[in-house]
Amino acid sequence: MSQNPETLQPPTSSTHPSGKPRVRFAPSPTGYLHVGGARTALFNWLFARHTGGTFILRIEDTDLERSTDAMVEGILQGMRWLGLDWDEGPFFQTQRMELYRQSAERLLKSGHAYYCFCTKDDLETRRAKATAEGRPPKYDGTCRGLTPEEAARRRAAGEAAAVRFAVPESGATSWNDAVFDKVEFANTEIEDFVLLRSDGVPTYHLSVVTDDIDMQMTHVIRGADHISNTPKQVLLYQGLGAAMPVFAHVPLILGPDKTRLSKRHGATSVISYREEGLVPEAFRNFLALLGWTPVEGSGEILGDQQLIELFSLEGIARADAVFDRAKLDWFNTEYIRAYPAQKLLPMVEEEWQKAGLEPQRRDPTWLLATIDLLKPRARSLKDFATSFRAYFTDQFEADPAAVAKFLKDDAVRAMLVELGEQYSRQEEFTEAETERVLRDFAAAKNVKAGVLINGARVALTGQGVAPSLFAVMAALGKEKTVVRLRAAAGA
RNA sequence: GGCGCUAUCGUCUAGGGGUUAGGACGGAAGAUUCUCAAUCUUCAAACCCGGGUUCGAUUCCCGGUAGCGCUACCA
Repeated sequence: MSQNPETLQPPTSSTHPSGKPRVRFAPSPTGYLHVGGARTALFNWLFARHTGGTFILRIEDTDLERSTDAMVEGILQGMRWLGLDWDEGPFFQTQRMELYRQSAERLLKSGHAYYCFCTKDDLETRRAKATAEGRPPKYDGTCRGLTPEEAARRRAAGEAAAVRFAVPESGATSWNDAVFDKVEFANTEIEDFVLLRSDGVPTYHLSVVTDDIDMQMTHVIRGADHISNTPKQVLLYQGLGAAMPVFAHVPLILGPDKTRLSKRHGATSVISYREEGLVPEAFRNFLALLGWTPVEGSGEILGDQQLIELFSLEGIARADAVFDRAKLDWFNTEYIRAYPAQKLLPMVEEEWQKAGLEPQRRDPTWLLATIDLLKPRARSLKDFATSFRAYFTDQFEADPAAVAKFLKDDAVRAMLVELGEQYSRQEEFTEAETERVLRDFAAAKNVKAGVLINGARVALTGQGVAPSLFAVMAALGKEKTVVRLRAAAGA
């Protein structure tokens, strides 16, 4: 009682006997992998990869009602898309139930826990009463004073009992957080939380701590929403006589309205970003910089290797961060632009496949060159199957706005048809030649070359925005150029 | 309500007892005239408030305010 709380703190084990850290990502399959979870996973992964440690995936499915196999699959899918490969697991808590019961047993034996016979209804009415009377709604300790004999008798009589942790009635519980420094809670603020439900299923705190001990975690990197849970878990480490890991709580990700990111804010599932044509590495880069800054300033475009190299817990911020979609899109354009066509090709092909687009030319040299031509203007991988369609297939529709802007004039359309005829007689179809022909033609017709160029761009690509027209012609080739120019008559 | 955490441009952030408070995204303006979602140039934009400590606080301390988190036999 009179002891300094500090001395009650179990020793911290920031290194495994192997000398290498062990960290985990432990999602609950009650929903898809969301942005916040993904960032937590990313930080753990970066930390493990930076330190040469081990990254473990553990599925916390002890909420039998809400956990589903579909969500497990969804989470795994999200992890794979993000490229966050794990070294051990996935472990499922539902397959480790015996272990949790054993630690509950130990806690019971050592007097750190007791049986509680209060029913859910009892608790609810008492909680409601307490709240109404302005008292804190924590467990009132009804069963805490029961003698072991009494408890045993009632259990033998068939009464259902949960197991609760007996929180010290005085003192304080604290830990040194790697992000928030020292955090301390008065023990009187912590209620006697449930370890084992009356049906024998463990609750979160018991299973987490038991697993983290059993799996020899050295660092627990998780969302700051767990800060208030941590004293309970510290108490559990003490009760179990185990060394504590280093806790690192990461600030939360907020929506643009500064409330916790949720479905209300649109896409929160990681997988929806794949569907939107995001490059995984761009997404990682963006996520990594939400709440973390490299200690050595080094720009913001940080690929996986640089992220791994630079990552450290010291750079984690304490304030919550707002998810900024515009910046995410910027990262995406930067990555698409910087990637060699060779690297982009499989991703682009995936988009084609999803869009049911069958490219009409398949020779790799041409494909690669065309991707290189287009990628500086791409914002999303999706663009290759949408606004860039016309480069790869004849099945495309012109953007009405572009037509209205550049192709509405009958005279221009007639001239484009005529120009097409000229090109059809053209032997040499290079960028320089096609440009010379167009400019000569414009001069002969006494119109500005730009008018023809803009019109031709829409006729050829269906878009008002495209690379240099003559590069487009070269990519399309003479035949398609001529056909589409002739078709301008009916545009 | 209680407890905990946090507070620098709109957003992500750097910085730190004396600075023109830096960068990035986004925004605005201009250049380019072969379009722009490309490129280049330029601009606007912040230390939550009040006390205290100090020669001097955006920085350190205290209080307030605000936001967020937790407050389950959810995780």
